[in-house]
Amino acid sequence: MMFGFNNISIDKKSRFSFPAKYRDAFINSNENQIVITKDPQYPSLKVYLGSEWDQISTKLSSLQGLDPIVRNLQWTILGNASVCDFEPNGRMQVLISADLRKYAQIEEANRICLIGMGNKFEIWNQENWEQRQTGGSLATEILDIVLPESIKDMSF
Amino acid sequence: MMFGFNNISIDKKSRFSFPAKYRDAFINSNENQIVITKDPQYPSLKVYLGSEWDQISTKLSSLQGLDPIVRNLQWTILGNASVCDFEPNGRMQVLISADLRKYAQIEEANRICLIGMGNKFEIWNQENWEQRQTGGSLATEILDIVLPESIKDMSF
DNA sequence: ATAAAAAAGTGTTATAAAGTGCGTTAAAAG
DNA sequence: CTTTTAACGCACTTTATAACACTTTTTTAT
Repeated sequence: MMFGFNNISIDKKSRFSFPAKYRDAFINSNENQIVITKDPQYPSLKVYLGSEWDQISTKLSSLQGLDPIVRNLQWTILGNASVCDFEPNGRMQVLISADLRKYAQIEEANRICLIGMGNKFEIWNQENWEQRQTGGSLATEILDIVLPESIKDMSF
Repeated sequence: MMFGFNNISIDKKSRFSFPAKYRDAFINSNENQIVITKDPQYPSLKVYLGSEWDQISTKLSSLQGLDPIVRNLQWTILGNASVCDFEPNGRMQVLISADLRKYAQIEEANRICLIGMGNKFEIWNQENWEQRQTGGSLATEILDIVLPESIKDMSF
């Protein structure tokens, strides 16, 4: 399990490295792939371990796509996923694609916030993160809507 | 169970040591990890034993993150957790990260208050602690909100 | 369509900063 | 007075990041 806040750099080619403190967790969970995709609620990104992603994506893609909320989630989460292979023993370095950078508003930035949430990470533009944490509101509060039963028991 | 008030020092590298009186308790509970994270209500820190943390974090991360209140708690508690391994037989020394120090307003301080609350500890800036105890009010009263059912039965 | 140029992506190295370990001194407790 | 505990200081190790060189892909111009 991987927790905690990290303010880390992105290099000129839009790569970041996972902090070394997570290395053991990656090695133990035997992962050699991670998946980055859009967060459906806020201008930020979600980072899943390969195995976690397999579960979530399998579940999500099996849901009834005629429900507009479900379909939106499918578009957002599945349709923007970027699969990167990385070596837990190496530099644990990952590239963030241009689309995802744009979505999370980290195009120009040379620093991002990488937040360990246990089984996944979030990536935020620093200003957005700080505003969120100090209670200020960002533009997008997409999902203050009634969730369909099918996804009530899922956590992304 | 670990109780009581301690005023202890932080060294230049931001480390503190647990008072020796807690050594037996740590040894008996067989812990080799502790977790420090933000308190969601006040500018202070919570310190959990590894086993305690496993329970709390597992429960909290399983909750529906599309609920904004839940997600806020997940951010605060999971997203700021710093996992430290320590040896109950050794110096029982732990590093407090820069972010957490800032949050608890103990950046400059070379002393902190470590308060044993049974199964967890709290860490406070001394002035804040004294004000709290003498009934004065601090700036941040974050959580006077209606809690979702899912977290009503949790205690952090 | 092809070649040249630009952009994007990959990998390596060097260096400053952050973190760790441990011995010594100072203070407190028995 | 002896023993234990807390605090300090220093040396060593690890980590993060910027700089650089090189490869691949995409774009542009002829």
